[in-house]
Amino acid sequence: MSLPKRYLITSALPYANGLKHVGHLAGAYIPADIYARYLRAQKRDVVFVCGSDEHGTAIPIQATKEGTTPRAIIDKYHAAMKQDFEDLSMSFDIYHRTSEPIHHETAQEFFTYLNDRGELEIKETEQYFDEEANSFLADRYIKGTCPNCGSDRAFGDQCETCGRTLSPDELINPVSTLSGKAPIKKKTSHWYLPLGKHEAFLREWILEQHKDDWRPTVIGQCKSWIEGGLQSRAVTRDLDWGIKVPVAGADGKMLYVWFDAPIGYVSATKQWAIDNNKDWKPYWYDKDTKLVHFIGKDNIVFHCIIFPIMLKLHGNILPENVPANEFLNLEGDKMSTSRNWKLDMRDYINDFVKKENGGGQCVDMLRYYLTQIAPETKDSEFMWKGFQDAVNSELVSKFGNFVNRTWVLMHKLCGGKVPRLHEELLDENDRTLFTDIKDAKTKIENLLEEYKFREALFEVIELSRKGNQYMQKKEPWIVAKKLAENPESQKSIDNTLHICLQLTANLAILANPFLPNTARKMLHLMKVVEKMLDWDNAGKINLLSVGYTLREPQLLFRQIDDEEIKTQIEKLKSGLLKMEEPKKEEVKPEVPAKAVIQFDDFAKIELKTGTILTAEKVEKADKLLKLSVDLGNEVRTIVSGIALHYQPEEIVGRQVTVVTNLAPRKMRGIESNGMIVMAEDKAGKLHFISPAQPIDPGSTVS
RNA sequence: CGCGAAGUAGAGCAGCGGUAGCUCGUUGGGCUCAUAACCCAAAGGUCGGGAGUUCGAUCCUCCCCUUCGCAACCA
Repeated sequence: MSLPKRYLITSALPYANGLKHVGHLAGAYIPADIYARYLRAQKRDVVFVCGSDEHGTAIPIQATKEGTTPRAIIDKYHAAMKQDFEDLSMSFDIYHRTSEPIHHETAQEFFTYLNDRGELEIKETEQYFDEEANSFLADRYIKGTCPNCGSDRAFGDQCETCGRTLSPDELINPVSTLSGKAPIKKKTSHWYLPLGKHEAFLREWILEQHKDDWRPTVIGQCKSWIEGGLQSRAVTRDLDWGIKVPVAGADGKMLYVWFDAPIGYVSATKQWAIDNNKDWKPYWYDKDTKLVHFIGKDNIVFHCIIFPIMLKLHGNILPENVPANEFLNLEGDKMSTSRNWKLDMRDYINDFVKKENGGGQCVDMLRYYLTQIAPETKDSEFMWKGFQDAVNSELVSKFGNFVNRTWVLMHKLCGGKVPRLHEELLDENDRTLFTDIKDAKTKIENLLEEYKFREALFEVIELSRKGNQYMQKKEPWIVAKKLAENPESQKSIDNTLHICLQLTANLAILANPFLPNTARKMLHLMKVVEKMLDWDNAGKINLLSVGYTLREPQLLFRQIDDEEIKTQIEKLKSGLLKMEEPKKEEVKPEVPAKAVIQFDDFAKIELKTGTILTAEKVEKADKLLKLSVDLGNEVRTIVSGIALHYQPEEIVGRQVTVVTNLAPRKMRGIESNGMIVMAEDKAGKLHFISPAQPIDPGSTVS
């Protein structure tokens, strides 16, 4: 197998609308960084690119939310993310951004190239348009009544109440959430990328050529996507934030963000080449380049299907592999920005990294744990206790402790210098360790080439464990006690420590891709230069010269104590609580109040008080409770969607307000005669509207 | 209900047709250079349940149960 001439590594472009959390870090950034560092240590030609993704509708939305401009948003988050990545030792060769002119030009050239060659098709469709806001409406911006269940809170893409997938056309009485007015239909035409034309290519390329070397989850997703039928995909949109469609008369049309974002890898490479006086073209055109995309599982379709089609049409090389990771959960629950259940990179940096002098060891602790639990084959779990255990018992007690005891003994028994190796005295244990070192190198190499970072890191720790075992067998501290009677045994001590020192040098090289700060700290201890970390040096047992004076012992890592873990867990939980409190900025309702009605309209509604007599869960429905309600002169059956908020037994006897003249409606096969009036708080919790004092059932409310 | 994912020792995970494994944790003993490690020993699993295919199933098939996710953001 001949090696590629050069490597191009990409990490998913983070979206510039907020801070990123450790899930992102574990999914797309740390693995890529390990891989890039490993290749660099091998002296391969490698470029590692990333950057902020700064287009798309979510940017203006975030700007509105923060009361500022899109430009301010992307500047703010681009700077923040760039800083966070730096603080966590990500070694991008360039961290670019898609708002740069060079990216706009690159993306437009891409579009023009495809369009000129007839690879895009134009379709005219009718879309909802908000005249007052003067803009076309994305599905999500349209609200209306669901044709399926009758809920008036359905969105243009899906109904929240019954879960059915909708298209905006199906909505009854659609309303724009921008202005609150009814939108009109307006014709618009857009460019589409016909994916279906490339089905044969995809089948051959993914399902045949890569069926064995891509991860099963990646292949699986591609397969279901291909077999589900490849639809044409709109390349452009009616928007005012993005990259202009480079066609005369296409005013107000922008490239769809999914189209321009991956091209960001190309423009980042171009910018890197300019900055470093290199030629970018071979990285994207030469077949001898190995392109690897590191992403999370939500991005598989773009990087395995859509972008490769674009690349192929544009004459570029295709990715060699797309080692997508699954998701990382946090303390038993899915990470979520909106629920504030997450650990932002920034929070870890502030709480751990910045508090330390230099902070390198805390960066490596996080890198260690995230690699050790990387969701390579399925979703995995970030537990603070797990973080503590991993750091304390593996990094500190195995790896750190081995280096430390080596250093302490070397100073005590060998005068702080690298002792001589007496080859004639080498025994079985020594030779086994030499083999172990060489084997570890090979194993780690192979695992890294297969993108199995978790296992590769395990092998590094495993080697330090072997070191501990070796030292235990040789017991130089015991030998030292008998030196007086047997001066010759200094040679045995020398051998042991010499080998332990060489092993430490090897550990530095092997750990370097994973724990770059630790590797450098070890260089400092050994008083050697960066060059020693060249991967070729791994497996060698003559890295440190005899007689060389080494530095005083210094701990590589500190332990994580229980208090820190407790603090973090409490912080996480209190963040969740804070979300449940009402927010000030939400005083202004997102959707304008309903239209003014006359008293007569109100009078049409009959409201009465009622008392809940019985309540039971409706079978096969998560949210529904079947209630019988005493309305004074009658008892009615009412089905109410409150099961997620109240247990049946706790509401029996409650006085509630009931709409009594609502048309009967069947829900899950049970006829509901009326509706319980509920108030919904900011957290989405429903509350009964009850009389302040107990009152006769059936009393009129007005 | 529907769609998707998952259920293997106390925890986190591998394995995936042929005597159940790793890391951490727990218990007892030994050792001491070290932020202690290492060694020895032990406890702990009817591999979610049931049926089927097979000479043989944790692994394949079917049924069931349970858990998680299924507005948006998002690796």
